[in-house]
Amino acid sequence: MMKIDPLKLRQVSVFQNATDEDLKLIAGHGIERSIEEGEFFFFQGDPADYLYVLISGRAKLMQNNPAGQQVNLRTISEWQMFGALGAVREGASYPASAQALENSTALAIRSDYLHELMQTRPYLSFDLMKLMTGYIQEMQERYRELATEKVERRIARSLLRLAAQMGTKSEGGIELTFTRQDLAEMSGTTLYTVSRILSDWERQGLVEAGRERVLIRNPHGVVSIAEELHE
Amino acid sequence: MMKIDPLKLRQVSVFQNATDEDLKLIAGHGIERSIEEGEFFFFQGDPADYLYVLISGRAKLMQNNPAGQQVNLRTISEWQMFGALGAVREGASYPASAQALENSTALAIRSDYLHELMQTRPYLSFDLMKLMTGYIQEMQERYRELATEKVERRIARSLLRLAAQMGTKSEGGIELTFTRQDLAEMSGTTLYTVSRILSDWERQGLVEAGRERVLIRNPHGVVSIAEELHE
DNA sequence: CGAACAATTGATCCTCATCAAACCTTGTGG
DNA sequence: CCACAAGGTTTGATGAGGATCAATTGTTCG
Repeated sequence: MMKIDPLKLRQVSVFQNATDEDLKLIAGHGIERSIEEGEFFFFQGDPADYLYVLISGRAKLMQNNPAGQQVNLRTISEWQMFGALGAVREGASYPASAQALENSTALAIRSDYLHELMQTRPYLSFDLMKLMTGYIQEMQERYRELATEKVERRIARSLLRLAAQMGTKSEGGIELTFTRQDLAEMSGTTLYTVSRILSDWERQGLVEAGRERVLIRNPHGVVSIAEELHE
Repeated sequence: MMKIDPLKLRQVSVFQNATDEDLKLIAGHGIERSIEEGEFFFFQGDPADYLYVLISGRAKLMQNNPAGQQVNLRTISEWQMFGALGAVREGASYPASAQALENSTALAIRSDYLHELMQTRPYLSFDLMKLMTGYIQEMQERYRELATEKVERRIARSLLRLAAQMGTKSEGGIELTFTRQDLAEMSGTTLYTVSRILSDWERQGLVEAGRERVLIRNPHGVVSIAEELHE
């Protein structure tokens, strides 16, 4: 196990204002955990004793209902923090599960340790709060979308959110990697509907679809589906 | 305009750990705003210069999409804080609108003033964070519900949430006050569907419905609709 | 009493979920 | 290197769950 460079933690939005010493402290107290594709960092309902910073790989946060159906809350890419709720509410349990989408490594930090740090470092609470307000806003928006918009538009939005978060620009467009099922869980629909709509878009030349892969050929066109009042 | 008793602010969850002096400071810097039923404290998109504490009345936080359809994010009752986002992100605008459901009074506090207070009073950031994690969890749950559960169950949940938040116990059950439209916006459906389902429940003796009013006769029965795997 | 607003109920339609079957792609092991 | 297995994807057929529209019936209040 190779220790990560503490200063790299500055890329984590919550740590952007931390001193070098703090970063070293945090890195020093962290434990690296590597897991394979498909495995879980934690499950919904587990006691939230650790929070994580993804160092390499990709993961998703998801929630499932009693019947087992699931929804994707967000996708986690490198240097993003997840599972931070425990640092604020002691004794809480994770409200969602975190599953690796590829072989991944994360730095696990004890929730109570960060909790303790926050007592004397106001900037930490503050930056964590900024992150949280962002999540609240995003969830509120997605909630509204789900309640009021039709599927096609929701899929377009999910696609754009993904593109902004983890798309890689190649010639020809923006490249994304995920299954129809993933996209369905992000948009609150089924993989069948996603497949049909992507096929549609492909016929219109908006995207190019493949196995676990979508190339957005015409981002502007997708945006217009996502935003337009559209008749 | 009568000034409120500063010590009453202790009922606000974010202020629960504040000193008496702090409460006086906060109350002293606040402005009381009274508005009538149907009016707005603020609109989605306005600059978030103030945060509010509802002193009397009832209000709702709602968001609307470009086409004008709206969803209810939450209902606000006395001594709850709302519009607090601006204290964290400077220059932000409200992501939702706040409308009074009855004639209401709120204490308006400048966002940057609370922002300043938080710099030197860690407990404030901390308690605000607790509030936020609560919202995040609630929104995540509601999002999942909307994505995976059927209408009837969602309506049952909304009803129970309302009951917990603002129901008044009377003999015969729990009394609630709102329109079908309100409940529809809370559950992500239409007033027609809410009406039909309430009628159903009334036939089964679960509730008693009236104009802008529902009496939950058999809370347990409603819970079983909300929770049960139900065939 | 009448106007305004809330609620009910029926009829109809449309969007999507669901089910089923076949197809494609990728990786594995003989 | 081919064959096969496993998992992802596509597409069609069908149907259910609600949205929408329209008309009527309460209810409240000035």
